Amino acid sequence: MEIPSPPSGVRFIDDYLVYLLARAAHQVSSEFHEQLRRRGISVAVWRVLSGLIGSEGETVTGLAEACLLQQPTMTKLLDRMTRSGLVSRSPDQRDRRVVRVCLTAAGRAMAEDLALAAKAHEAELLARHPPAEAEAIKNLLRSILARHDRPRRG
Amino acid sequence: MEIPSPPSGVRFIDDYLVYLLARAAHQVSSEFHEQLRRRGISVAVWRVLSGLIGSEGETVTGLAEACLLQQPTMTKLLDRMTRSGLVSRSPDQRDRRVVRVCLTAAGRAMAEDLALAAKAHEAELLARHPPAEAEAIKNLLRSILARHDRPRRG
DNA sequence: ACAATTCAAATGAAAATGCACTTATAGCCA
DNA sequence: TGGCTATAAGTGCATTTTCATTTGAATTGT
Repeated sequence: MEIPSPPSGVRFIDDYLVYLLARAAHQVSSEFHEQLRRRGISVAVWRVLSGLIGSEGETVTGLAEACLLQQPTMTKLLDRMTRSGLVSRSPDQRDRRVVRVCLTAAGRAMAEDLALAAKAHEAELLARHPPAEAEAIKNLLRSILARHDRPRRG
Repeated sequence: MEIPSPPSGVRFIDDYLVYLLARAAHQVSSEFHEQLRRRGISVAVWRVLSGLIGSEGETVTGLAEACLLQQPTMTKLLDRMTRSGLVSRSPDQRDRRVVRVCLTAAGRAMAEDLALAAKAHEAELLARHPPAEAEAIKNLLRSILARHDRPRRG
């Protein structure tokens, strides 16, 4: 049976910027996240892997920030990823409070493999837009990020 | 002590559309989510409340989709929100598989109160951009949403 | 009318997350 | 130097989410 939508015109959320952004992010990533799910890799693990590509060693807090997770969540995620051999932790030379997180060889292999798939997916996404718009999208997002980059730990 | 960033130029993630969108969504919503946290309201609860504004009754699956949650997550969230008196469930007249979810009076009061705060926050956000860009943002997001609206349950 | 299929919602056990707090180290400055 | 504050990471428990499955109802095809 057809389930009718409510009679009202526009829902609150359909004209609400924060929601439009969240929805766009969710929708745009859903196809790639589906690929991850098929491979048995969680979004959080993929974010850590991708955040470590090309890095000599990130801090736990820095990774948490980059991956949009809280620090204790990251600590526990890194515990699991260490157990499964994707990353390694080592003490920072200069500051003994700091832990440096790196990809292992296996982690790098997985990260680079997934990054290829991610870039291929991105190309597909952008191909669905007229070239001028595709160009504009990333620039606009970078503008948003720059303008709303709020002071650390508000 | 200053923690130096890695020597490399641009991180993979900083030129990856899906990440830019996720980060923008996260960053833009963080201030409002902070307001929610102060009031002891979770993001998920706010999403359900805002999704029900002006509605005669949404389905559980429809709400889950609108709130970017999975259906079992929504069922349990609605259990809690029902217990705390924010929403009510009632059987659909035409299709007995379907449950219609509505705001209670208390839920509507909270939803409308928060929606005011959300719109005020949105106005602040948009004020940080030049008017032409502010105008462009929502349109671009709607364009993205329209182009990547994928077939239900792929 | 009836089996087979599809669909909506709920359930249960396992895993992940959030929050407040602890521990250890570093920076500051009198 | 000694003590105060700030910062990085880890911990424990309660809460929430996920995944796979179940239940009940509607639709489809014969």
